Amino acid sequence: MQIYEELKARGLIAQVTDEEEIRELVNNGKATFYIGFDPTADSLHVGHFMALCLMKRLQMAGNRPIALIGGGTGMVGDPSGRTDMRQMMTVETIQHNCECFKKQMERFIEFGEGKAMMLNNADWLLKLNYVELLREVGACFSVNNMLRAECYKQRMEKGLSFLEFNYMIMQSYDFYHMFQTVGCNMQFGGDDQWSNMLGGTELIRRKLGKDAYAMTITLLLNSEGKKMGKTASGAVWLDPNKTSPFDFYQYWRNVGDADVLKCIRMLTFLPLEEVDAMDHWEGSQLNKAKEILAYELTKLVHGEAEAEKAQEAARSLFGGSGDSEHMPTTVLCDAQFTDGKIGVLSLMVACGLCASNGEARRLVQQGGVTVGDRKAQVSDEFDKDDFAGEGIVLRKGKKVYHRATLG
RNA sequence: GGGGGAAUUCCCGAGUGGCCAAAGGGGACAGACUGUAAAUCUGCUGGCUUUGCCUUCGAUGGUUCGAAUCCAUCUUCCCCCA
Repeated sequence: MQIYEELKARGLIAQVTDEEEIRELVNNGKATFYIGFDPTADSLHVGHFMALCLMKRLQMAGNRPIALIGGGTGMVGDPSGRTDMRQMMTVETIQHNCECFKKQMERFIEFGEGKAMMLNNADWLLKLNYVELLREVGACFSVNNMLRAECYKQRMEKGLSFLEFNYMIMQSYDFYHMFQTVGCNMQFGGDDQWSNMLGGTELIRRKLGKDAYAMTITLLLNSEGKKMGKTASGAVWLDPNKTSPFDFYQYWRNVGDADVLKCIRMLTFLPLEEVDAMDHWEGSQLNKAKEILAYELTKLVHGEAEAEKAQEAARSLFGGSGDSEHMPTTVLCDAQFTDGKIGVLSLMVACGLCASNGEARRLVQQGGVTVGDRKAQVSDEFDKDDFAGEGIVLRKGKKVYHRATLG
């Protein structure tokens, strides 16, 4: 099976400008393609991960990837699909985020001579002169068309600033620029980028009379139509300091039944035959599939050793044996004790399991806290001696385990 | 540039002088049921030393015994006209 067919079979392809041409280029390793990453945070997340995987797949098929870091576009902020304006980032933050992105990407993609390229659009966008730019490309954009673009729809109701409105032009300019300087003939991106990407191909056609292509990746949505890779507290990050390998593993271990196979197909590198074999699994058998998904992804992102550790920790925790080895741990200090004792409520707060005493109290009253192997009472107190050795194992709800020891 | 309107807790949104830590919904969290899933039902959702006290209704001042609510100024946003 050739690469284009594989991508299609995995459900990764959402929209393409010209299927025949793209298939031809990609299958024969003739594409030089780019994917842009705006430095909106100091770590990549799952959405970026999909893009990086796509890059890797295409690279393995002989194509040449360009990872474009949006040091310039990040100064503007993409309004696509957003209900309100992004907070403007300082130049320093952007710089810092770019550095972080760079480091993380290097773990997935091989850069260097004859391999993948990494560029930063700050290198050309920041130098642009306003009037010159307007005269160079401004005439090629129809405001009427831009306003009709799907990605601005929500903003037409709530307001769209001129700053953001220019984002499409910046992104189009990137493609136009790299088409000329490094022979980039194709752009990939999330499906929400479609209008921005078309802006680029259109610009190239108008200015240079040449064809360039664009293809979007299906957004990873769960069965409820929400973007995956998000939790209540934010995105699922690739940086182990922001989302621990264990939490990362758990996120995938807990996806809904309806979404497991789709995720395996789209996100892992498991051979399609193997995935197809799982297709008819149902009921609790899907638990096995979830474990595979979680393991494979953790391995890709954090390495095999971490994946093993996370899986082991999860199995022993949920298997009931209560192995405390891999649990997140808080080391308490003397100051946290009063007269050599500490109450459960304070303990919960000290471990970061609750934001306040009140929250802890509520949780305990509702029977949501287990200490060791018994339900906690509000009045429970612990002596320093209780923390000797392995420490005390706290459980919040069914899934959150934490160990407290003495420093 | 002119005119009109809006800002409430994590989000949406009620509240138009005291009965307001503030309805309702969503989300989150917890309990029951389960398969570490989904659905469902229940509880819960500012803080504290919890029959009480403190902080919060865009910001700062003011009126009042008392302000989310009235007044002034400011900030941000939306709509209409140009």
